[in-house]
Amino acid sequence: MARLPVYLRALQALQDRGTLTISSEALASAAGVNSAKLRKDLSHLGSYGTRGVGYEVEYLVYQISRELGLTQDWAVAIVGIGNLGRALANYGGFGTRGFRIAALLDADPAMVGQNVASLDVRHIDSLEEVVRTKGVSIGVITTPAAAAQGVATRFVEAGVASILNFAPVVLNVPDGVDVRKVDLSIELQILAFHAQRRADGDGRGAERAGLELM
Amino acid sequence: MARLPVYLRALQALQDRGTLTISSEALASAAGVNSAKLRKDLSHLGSYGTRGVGYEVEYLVYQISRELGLTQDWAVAIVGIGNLGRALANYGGFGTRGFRIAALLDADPAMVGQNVASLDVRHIDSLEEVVRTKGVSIGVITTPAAAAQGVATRFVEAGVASILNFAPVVLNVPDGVDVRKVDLSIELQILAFHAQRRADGDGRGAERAGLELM
DNA sequence: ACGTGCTTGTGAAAGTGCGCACAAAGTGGG
DNA sequence: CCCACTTTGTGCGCACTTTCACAAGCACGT
Repeated sequence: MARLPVYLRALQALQDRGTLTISSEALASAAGVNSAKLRKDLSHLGSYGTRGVGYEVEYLVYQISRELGLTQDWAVAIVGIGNLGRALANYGGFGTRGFRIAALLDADPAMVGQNVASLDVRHIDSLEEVVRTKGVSIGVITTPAAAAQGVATRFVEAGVASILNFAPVVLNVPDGVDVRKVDLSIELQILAFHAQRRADGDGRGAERAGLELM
Repeated sequence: MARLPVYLRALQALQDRGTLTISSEALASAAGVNSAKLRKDLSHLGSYGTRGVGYEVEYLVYQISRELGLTQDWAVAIVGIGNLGRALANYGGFGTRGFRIAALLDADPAMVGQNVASLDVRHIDSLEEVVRTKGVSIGVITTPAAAAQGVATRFVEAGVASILNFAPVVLNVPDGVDVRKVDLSIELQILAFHAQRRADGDGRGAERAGLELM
């Protein structure tokens, strides 16, 4: 399920606060979901809560981490060391959660050899070698749109079956390869869409309010 | 619909290539969706295709832009000028799509006054004033998790009803306020989850293959 | 030992989204 | 003018998700 990471984060926050046990109701509210949904999700992964009490926070953290595969560590390669690539490389939140930035790659010769986040940027041509020697299993693409498909194909051919794509294009990959897309412009556009609907709705709302008075 | 921005991008790429008209089948494949779904989405916004021909690219671009509210421009404020905030401020892709970065805010006095992406970073205390004077209607939060809720509340009280949150917390906001969340760790965790299932599945797949032979 | 009060786990209902498949509609050739 | 071909718009069934509601189970006080 795509909701497990959200639960995990809420649980870790609770753990930091010293909470030992939590009810589905409270956890659901912290994670922003319905409590029945949360219980079904947890029961689905064979979890054990205690009726009348709730779930033991520590045990649940461990179970979810295991289910998500966070007990092993994953080597990540970032291709495209522009603003966003650099920001990701410097973001500390990954290391503590089982993800290790193993390599930074870029096509620009001027960028190659620079030291970013304690790693030397290497040239894109060594992608295959880096994937092999560092055991990379997750690829992150932060290149311009035009370069993204080529990088994705090389990742796939090198054996990387999990790709996180920040470039604004739809990647074409074979079955069995998992691509997730994060597109900042699209997020803003969706917000704008709802904002406009809200604005339109206000107008219509006033009319409706008027009608309701009759 | 959350898919309109994807269609729009595919259409703009087609427009750049000089394509005048396109069938639902071709556009659907470019956007990575089913053609019936695409037609239903487009018909839902009252769009006009021509049977036997397809859709006129330019007209469709205009219609979708209008529906998304991209014909007006939206002032965006970014709070939290760390790695990610800086990367977003410097990302050029927004301006061309109706979004204008109107202000950068940070709580760190050492950061205030610095020039980032041709804007002076201002102190978070002037949030309300900035929202008012610059007409900010979309807020972007790239602060640490602990600060995010406070910033969100101030945005809402200042009248900003659209928030894009990069901090790894669930924001609590009143009804009517629209929050979208982008969480990079969660994306990686979901990839890891599928990668692990793939790995487990390979093992089980072999066993199943064995059973199927009996 | 027993009843009371919570909380989990889950069956069943309601809701949502997706995609097939086909009728309606337009184009172009003869 | 008519016919064959292409492509849109959409009714319908299917599968999946979400939510409600409640029985089963556990802890704790008496």
